[in-house]
Parts: sequence; C-alpha cells; structure tokens
Amino acid sequence: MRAVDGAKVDSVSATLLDVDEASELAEMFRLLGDPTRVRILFALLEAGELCVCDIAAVVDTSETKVSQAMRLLRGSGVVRNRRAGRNVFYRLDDAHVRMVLDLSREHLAHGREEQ
Amino acid sequence: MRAVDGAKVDSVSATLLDVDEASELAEMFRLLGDPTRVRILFALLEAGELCVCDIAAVVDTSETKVSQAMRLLRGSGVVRNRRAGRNVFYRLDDAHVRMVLDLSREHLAHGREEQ
DNA sequence: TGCATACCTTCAGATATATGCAGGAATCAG
DNA sequence: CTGATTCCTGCATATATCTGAAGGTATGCA
Repeated sequence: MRAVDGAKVDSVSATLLDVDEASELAEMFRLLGDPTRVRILFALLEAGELCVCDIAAVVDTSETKVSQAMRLLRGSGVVRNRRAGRNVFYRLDDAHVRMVLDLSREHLAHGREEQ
Repeated sequence: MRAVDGAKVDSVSATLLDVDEASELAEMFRLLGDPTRVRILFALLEAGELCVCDIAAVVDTSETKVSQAMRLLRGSGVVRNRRAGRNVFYRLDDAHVRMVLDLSREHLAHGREEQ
C-alpha cells in the first residue's frame, strides 16, 4: 500500500477535483447513461423544443417512459419545460450537457479514427 | 397520441441516432456516472499513467474499489493496462472519453456562465 | 523455499434504478 | 357538465449496481 511514485501521487492529488465536484459531474453523466434518455436529449438538441407526445413519437417509446425520463432530467436542470395548453414542451437547459452531446455527435459522425 | 408538430417529428426522426448508437454512447456515459470512477479517470487524465495502489492513494479509497472500477473500465476499452513486475499501470485508452473529460474540466474551471 | 506485496476475482447483501400499470390532475371541445 | 386528450405520479416488481469480505494468483525478495 506504499506509493510507487510518490511525487506523481502528490502532484495529481493536488490538482484532482474534489469529491463534490466529482459527484456533480457523475450525476450528470449518470443521466446520460441510458439509451432512451440519450435519444431524447439528441432529439431535443436537434429539434430545439418538443412536447412529450412528439418526443415519444420520435424516440418510439411510451409517453409514460418519456414522462419518467423528463422528470429525472427536469429535476437535475438538464431540461426546461413550458406548458402551452394541453402540451408541455421541453428544451435543453444545460450548456455542459449540450456541449457533451455536440462532441459526441461529432465523434459518431467522424467514425473512430483515433489516437 | 397524435403528433403536435408532424413535420418536425419526421425531420428529427430522420436524423436521430439509432438505438445501437445510443446504447453505445449510453454505455460510455454510464461508466462516467460514478464519483469514484470520475475521480480515477481525471487522475489518469492528469497523470498519464498510474498503478492501482497509486490510484487508490490519489483518490483516497480502497484498492478493492479501484480494482473493481478498473475491471469495468478495462472491459469497455476506456483504459488500457500494462504490467510491470508487481504493479499494473493503467492509462486512458479512449479518445472520446478523454475529450469529454477535457471538456468537463474546462467547464468546471470556468465556473458556470452559460447559454 | 518461505514470505510479503500488489492485484484480481468471486460471492452475498444492501441499495438504487427501470419499467409497466393504474389512476389522477389539468386543459379543451361540445 | 361530459368526455377526450395530454401529461404526471404512485406503486409494485424485476433488474442492475455498489460495496466489502474473503480468498486466490503472480511477482519479487531473502
């Protein structure tokens, strides 16, 4: 349990993000860690704004599933909602999530010629 | 269950990533969805390469926990390992993950002046 | 050979998450 | 008001995930 490279351990420890920051980031990534939610978020990234029934149509799933997903995403501030009559419209509301999605879409588009 | 904005539904449906792509992305995000793993990955991003015992020291957790985390990350190709005597050294091995981590670190550094 | 170190794996229990169903609230049309 | 539509919530259960304990393997040293 003795450090192999003590100097490196010290320098990395000094700059490493703390547990709170890590938890906050992890929480955001956790929300992206589900195929349905990923598709919903990409749909919103592309569409700008969609109501629940249209999200369900685009992602091809039940409204209940969409509603549950939106509850999570709303609770964490990833999306914002707006009511218009019987419909509730959602849009992305987190710059970091939007950047990560953009990056991922580019990454998918360019295939995988890395490193 | 009738579409509110049929044209938008059609155009978004046409460009939306498919379930396989979404699952692959979600799987990657899921791995980032844990505070310990986030800290481990940031430590590797900073250090380049670290052995298990030094990771445990930096992240301040048990070797068992690190070992379990590394098994997941290794299995998904996020990290690569190299044995040197008694030590096993890990490094990041996924360009997309590295980009996402870089982006996140910048985002943390700049505080949160969004939109 | 004997022993310590570093790491890995298996297993089991606690906790968390996803999913579908049933029903509720809000809105609107007739 | 009645009924239809849209969305939300609560509940139950199946599934997944995290965590620590215990023990195993491999390496290096004396």
